[in-house]
Amino acid sequence: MADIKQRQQKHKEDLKISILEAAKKLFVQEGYEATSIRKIAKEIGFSPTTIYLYYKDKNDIVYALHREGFQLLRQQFVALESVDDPFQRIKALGRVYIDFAFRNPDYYQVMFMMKEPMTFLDTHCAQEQWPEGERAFDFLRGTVAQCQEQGWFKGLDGNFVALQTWGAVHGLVTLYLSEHMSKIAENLALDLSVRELVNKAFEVFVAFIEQSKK
Amino acid sequence: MADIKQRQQKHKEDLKISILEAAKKLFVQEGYEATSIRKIAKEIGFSPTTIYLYYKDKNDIVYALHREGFQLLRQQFVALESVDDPFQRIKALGRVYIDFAFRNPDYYQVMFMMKEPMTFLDTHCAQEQWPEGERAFDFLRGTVAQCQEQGWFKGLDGNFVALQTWGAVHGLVTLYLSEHMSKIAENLALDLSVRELVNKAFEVFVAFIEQSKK
DNA sequence: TTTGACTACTTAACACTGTTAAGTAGTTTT
DNA sequence: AAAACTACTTAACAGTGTTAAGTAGTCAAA
Repeated sequence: MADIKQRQQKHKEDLKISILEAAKKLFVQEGYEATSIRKIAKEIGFSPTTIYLYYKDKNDIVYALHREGFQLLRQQFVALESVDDPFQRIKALGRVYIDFAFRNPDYYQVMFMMKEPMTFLDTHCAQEQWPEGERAFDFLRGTVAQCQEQGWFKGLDGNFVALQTWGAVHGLVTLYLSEHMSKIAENLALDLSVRELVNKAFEVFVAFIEQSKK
Repeated sequence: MADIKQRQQKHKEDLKISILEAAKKLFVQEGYEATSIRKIAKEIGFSPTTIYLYYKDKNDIVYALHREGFQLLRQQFVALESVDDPFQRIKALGRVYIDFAFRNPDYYQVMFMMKEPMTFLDTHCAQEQWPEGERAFDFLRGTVAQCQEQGWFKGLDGNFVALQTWGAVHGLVTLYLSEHMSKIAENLALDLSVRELVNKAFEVFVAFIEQSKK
């Protein structure tokens, strides 16, 4: 009796997951704009309205993908925990972050470029939190703090160093994702790919922070 | 004869302008997502299809607003030409840029966060150019070059310094506009407004570049 | 065993969206 | 007067997110 109910519960969970997987597939294949509730429904062989039995609305699905993206990003970050030198780690963190954005542009869009998942958080989740983002940002903040213990970022507030660091890589990445970087690439006429352009700009940032010890 | 034709031409131009003004109004009042062709048409008292006699499609209108935004930004920039010291100018440039984004979030979105006007440029304009953006970027590049003549940014490629500088402010601004900054503000619990947060982070960037002379 | 409730899902519809094809007055040219 | 052109409209297509109402099938109590 309880078994059957549990199995049903499991089936229900299964469908919730397969909705998300269909959404993810369409999302990565055809981008966010082209992914509609009706297409997701067709993908899993159910009617569009069934989606609403498992997710409150489209933003709910987007937020679920947002969380999945952060799980993926965190997987990239764990490898960095083995980097002992915090200054090496902060540089690697930037490289990994940029790499993540280039490899997963769709996830990046949902995670860092869309308002919707953030406002969904505001209206439907308790006490106005953003656990995924805070965790990632705390990792950056912690690394900055460790750098400061070793004499880097002298005379600067670690919180704002972290914020500026995030902003620096985020800025480069979003300029690329919004197609602005390619136009600048043409203008510069340096015969470099956009990826190389981002790398070079990031190297400038690294050069900046490397001077913060002396 | 030619007069009448000219007047008609003028009326036609007038309507094209008033379409854009209606679009701008709705856009600033209710945001990009909420601005539809039908609403623009209602605003000017014409049928929706009339819009298509003056603009190719919605992206055409968005690109027109994109250009208007750059005109507005350039107006902010001209005041900076009186700043003689290039290093003071580059710092002021950052402040003005951030200020522009906070005062005109909707224009900023069209100018720097949307793919559509860029791809419109690609498909409908000749020789893949982006005159507005290039002009603004060249102003930044020129200022960086002048800084280098005075010994700043030693050992760095001016093109990538400019790109990194742009990325740094753009990153902070977009984190704010996508509602991510406010979540971080809560996390930091510093009792600062998002605007102050962005300023503090920008000050860190300024501190970084100030060390590039020695 | 039959009734009633509950579950999981669907159909139909609402109010939108961008966009196009076809049609219609009114003016101008031939 | 007839043909052509201009400026605009109506109607429609194909799509969007979302909701209200309805329908089979399963289960529990009468």
